Amino acid sequence: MTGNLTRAEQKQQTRNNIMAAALKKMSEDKGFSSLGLREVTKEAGIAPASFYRHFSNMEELGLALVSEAEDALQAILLDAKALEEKGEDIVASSVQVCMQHFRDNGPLFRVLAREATGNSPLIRRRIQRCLMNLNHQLAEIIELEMRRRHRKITNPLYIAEAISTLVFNLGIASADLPYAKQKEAEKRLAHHIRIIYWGAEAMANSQHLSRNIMLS
Amino acid sequence: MTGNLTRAEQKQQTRNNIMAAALKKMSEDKGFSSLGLREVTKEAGIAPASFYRHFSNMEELGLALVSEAEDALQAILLDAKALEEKGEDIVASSVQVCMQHFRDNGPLFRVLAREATGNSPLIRRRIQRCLMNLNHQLAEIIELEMRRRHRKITNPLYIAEAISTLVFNLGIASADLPYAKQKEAEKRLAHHIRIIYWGAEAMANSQHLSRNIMLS
DNA sequence: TGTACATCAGTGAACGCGCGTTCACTGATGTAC
DNA sequence: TGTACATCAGTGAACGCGCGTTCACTGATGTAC
Repeated sequence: MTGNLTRAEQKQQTRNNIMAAALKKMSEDKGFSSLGLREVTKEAGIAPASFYRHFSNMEELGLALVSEAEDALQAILLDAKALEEKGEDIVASSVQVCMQHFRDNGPLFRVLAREATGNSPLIRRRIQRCLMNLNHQLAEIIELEMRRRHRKITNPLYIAEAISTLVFNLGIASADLPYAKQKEAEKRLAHHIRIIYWGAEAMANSQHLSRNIMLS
Repeated sequence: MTGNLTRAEQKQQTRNNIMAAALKKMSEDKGFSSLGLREVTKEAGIAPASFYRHFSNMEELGLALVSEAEDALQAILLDAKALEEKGEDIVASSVQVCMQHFRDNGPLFRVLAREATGNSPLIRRRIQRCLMNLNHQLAEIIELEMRRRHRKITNPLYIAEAISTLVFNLGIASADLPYAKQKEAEKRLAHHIRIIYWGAEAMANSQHLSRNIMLS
């Protein structure tokens, strides 16, 4: 072994370099599908042929990037859950935390957003599954929160879908805008979410009401 | 001139063929950025060199496609406006009309959705501008509708943004799913929109209320 | 109407280029004894 | 610890291929008289 790293560790590092290089290139000239193998290996500082020691083709690299993005999404959800347990204006702080994650992992989330409608069916399906899974987790959090506050809302999964779609699309789109625009987008997002909560509650109450009328 | 067409008309037809070929290819293997000039001309049944009689490069073709998609979006808005004037469960029928348009022009709208986060900054900005413009128009429709029903809502532009983001992303994503899934997506979309309306109204009333309390 | 000329959409061959992939190799790292 | 051998991440040269673009051309369409 070397003074510092075992062979396995060195290999892992090169793999990380490749993924980082892909993300960097994508931040520059946008779009995984128009990213070349030679382009990535050049950025990573290795020979084109070396790529095959880590991935058998570009699509596999894409899947690895999506996988990393999934972990980052889970991290956001954990942060949001922690906030939920602490109480205290959950909407505004959740949006803030979320945008912070988008900023920190800008390139990664942009991959996710772009490839959700991208070239590879394999990658597309993987992302869709991941987002659906996220919706279910979010729905659970929302339901718990509502119970804690003794409030009723309609179908939490629908609410989760609406919220995550808005946060995901508007949030990521604004993640590379200047700071002032980002703050403005944060404000709009929080507003959207509040409206959805209000609406879900109002609708639940009205259903409750009309059911009572029908029963009486 | 020929028996049928003038030279200008023939040229226009070839141009249409090129655009149709690009759309067809994109429906097959997805993604404008990974679409080649030779691929398009082959599909259109012309020589590669002929492409340059119509567009100076692929990006210009992309802009032409976006332009066509913008017209299609305007057509949706006109239909929705007509519904608004007729009254009668506007949400469900608007969503239905919208999904019908998405289905009819599937490939076109997929270009719009994909290139909104795509490779060419020129195309991206063009789409963003178009969607923002659409939001303003939608906000105006919403405001008129609310006045007509003597209801108050908060910032109509925010409402429009939330609605159009949801319809655009969820709608287009489901446009190439099997029929049953599409109908299910329609139902969910209508639900989302109704919740947003309820929420916007509830919030407006609460603001009105708290303002009154403050004044008294 | 007929003739001579202009226009220009579409062509086919050729170009240089960078792509993804293969292969036999090198040499540091790791292992067995 | 030292020696002989195995592993395998990374290399550099070569390959065939399809790309975008250029160019001089063709011949039907359009125009002037």
